[in-house]
Amino acid sequence: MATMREVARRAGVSPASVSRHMSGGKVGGAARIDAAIKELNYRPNQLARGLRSGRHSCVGVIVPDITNPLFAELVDGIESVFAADNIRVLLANSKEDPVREAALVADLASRTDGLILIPPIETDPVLDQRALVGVPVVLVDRVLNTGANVDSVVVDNRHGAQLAAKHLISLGHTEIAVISGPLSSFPGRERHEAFLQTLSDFGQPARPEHVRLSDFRAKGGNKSMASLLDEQIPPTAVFCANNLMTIGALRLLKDRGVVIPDEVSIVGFDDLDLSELLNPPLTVINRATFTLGSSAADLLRARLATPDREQHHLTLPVELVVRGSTTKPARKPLKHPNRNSE
Amino acid sequence: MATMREVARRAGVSPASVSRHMSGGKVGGAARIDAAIKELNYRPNQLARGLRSGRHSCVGVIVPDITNPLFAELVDGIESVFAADNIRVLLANSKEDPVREAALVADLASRTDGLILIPPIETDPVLDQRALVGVPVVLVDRVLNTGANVDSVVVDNRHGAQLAAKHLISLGHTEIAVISGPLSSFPGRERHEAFLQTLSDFGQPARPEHVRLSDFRAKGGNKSMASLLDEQIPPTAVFCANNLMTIGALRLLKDRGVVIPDEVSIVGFDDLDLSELLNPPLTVINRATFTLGSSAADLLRARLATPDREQHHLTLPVELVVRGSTTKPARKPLKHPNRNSE
DNA sequence: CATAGTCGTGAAATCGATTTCAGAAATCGA
DNA sequence: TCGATTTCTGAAATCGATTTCACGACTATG
Repeated sequence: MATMREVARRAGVSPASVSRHMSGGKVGGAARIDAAIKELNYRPNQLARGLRSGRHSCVGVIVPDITNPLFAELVDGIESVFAADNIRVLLANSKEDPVREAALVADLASRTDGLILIPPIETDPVLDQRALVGVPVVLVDRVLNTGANVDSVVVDNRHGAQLAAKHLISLGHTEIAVISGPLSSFPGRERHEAFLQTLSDFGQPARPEHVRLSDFRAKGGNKSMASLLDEQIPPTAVFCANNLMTIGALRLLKDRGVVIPDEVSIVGFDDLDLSELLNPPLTVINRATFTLGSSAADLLRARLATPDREQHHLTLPVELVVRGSTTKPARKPLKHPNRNSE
Repeated sequence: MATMREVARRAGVSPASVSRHMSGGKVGGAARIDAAIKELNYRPNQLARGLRSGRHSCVGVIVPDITNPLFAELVDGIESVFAADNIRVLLANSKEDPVREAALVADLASRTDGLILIPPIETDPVLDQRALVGVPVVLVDRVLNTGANVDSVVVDNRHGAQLAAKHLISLGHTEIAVISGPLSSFPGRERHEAFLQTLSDFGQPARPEHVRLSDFRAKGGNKSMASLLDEQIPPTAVFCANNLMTIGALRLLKDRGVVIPDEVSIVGFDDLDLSELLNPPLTVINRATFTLGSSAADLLRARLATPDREQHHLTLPVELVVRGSTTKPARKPLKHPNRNSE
């Protein structure tokens, strides 16, 4: 690869002039420099440029699993924002492993100008010293109050869970179950608490045997749904707290030949890729995932421009999208001895 | 951020010793150096390291659209391979625009040690001088004979199309349609030609009005399927040459209330994310997408190790996955005047 | 016409880690 | 014990672009 020195020699100027010309300054032999650049097919070495200027022109993005369409769209949103600035995205995959994630954070911190992190489901609190890494960090789906230069973007998990609960109640369901994610995760906890709280608020606290704490994975959703169906009083409606568990649950229902929504209504959190092609199409709590990514990118961009700006924590709205997987319960509500509502 | 110089001073040795220690050499004050590194939270500056060593420890990956699950899985395969070497992936999105892709190639070429490219659908042949970029390139889904250091990985498109055609013929279909991608793209051309060829080989050349040249996008698949249904003799089976067009076609069929496979059988090329949850589950030509990515990564890795090795061109197998979207035709085959087969 | 101010220029310092080089110290064999 | 080899060490050169600095040339103004 040609270096700037060679370009300079060929154009009969100093390397400094070439540098100046390339960054928009006025220079005498501009035409000759351009010619030399073209002839030598010169491309500035980004390593050298970055070393001197102290900027990598790269941001790191760590996702738990890029094959999850949710994270793919998120990355798309992030990439779109930075593409405009000619800042590239370094993508890494934590594979849901907090230890691996910590190693990646350390590594990317010395290769990038800032990080956007989607923490794995099981986040090790000991590792939560991301503030120490020395580069700006934006967290998605998780807030962290410590650390001066850690911003965050989350969605309104509580409101989403509330919408789901209200929707099922308003349809007349009384046997409502929930498949929650791990309470150690921020979205898991928020959705779980808000859903149960809303049921209680409407005088229909969930039966303990209708509450499943699972793992935000398809297999977990599958098992949880199986065990719910096997309950003495199976639920007439189920809220699945994330997309993967919804998929798992749907698989089980299909395998067992359970008809949705006639036998059981389903509300998912986060839309599925082909949601509308499913039979029936799925009722979900939806969020603007692309916007979630672009918002995170905007926060990071702003902090790169103003490193000592104050911490920002964004909460994006969610909405209920009613499709075909929810309807009125077929069974009549049972009067159950240990239910004292109504 | 602490520099190596500071670590050296604190440990009472020279920077050279710190460098040697960190790359596994034997050094006197090893313990003191380790202590200093920990105390200062020292992380080597990758820009400086790369500048000196001439290696970026980064590879660039350009995909047309990361939200396409196919490409997400591909990226996953690539990332997995390089993660083992502590080489990171710089991800960029061409958004199906050849001009944008060319700009990205030029940019990434000076930030990475090598590129893996998934060319956009409409590839501008003028831009096909990727060999000039000066870094090793691996092409996915496309071969390029020029250029010394350009390897490639493709899947057996012709065999896949052949499998699809044979499957439909063996079910007894005689009115078989195809929705192909643009012939300017490599997979579009291969699948199109092989599908039609196979129909001919079995004495059932496709009616001209049953052949659609579309764009590999959902909208195109949608329109093509609409116009096929509107034909005087609608097909009893349709082969959709990629995942997005299949989605578009399925949407249309759902909108029009056409029952699959009773009224029309569908074979897709490339599996959909929730294929098995659809009703009916989709019959597809499937490929090992993760392997496609990891193979591309392996090729690049090998070339990075041996820059002047000979060009390699891999072709990966595909398989027919029969699910519920194909069955025998309901209608009897029409004897049609301009059909001379049988 | 003289002086202040602007502008363009190239030499050289700089960013931070690696690596070469030459010298010092330690180890070895005879 | 001495010379020869190996091992360790730090000073300095290096990677390639940017930026500071000082200087000369030019323009503008009174």
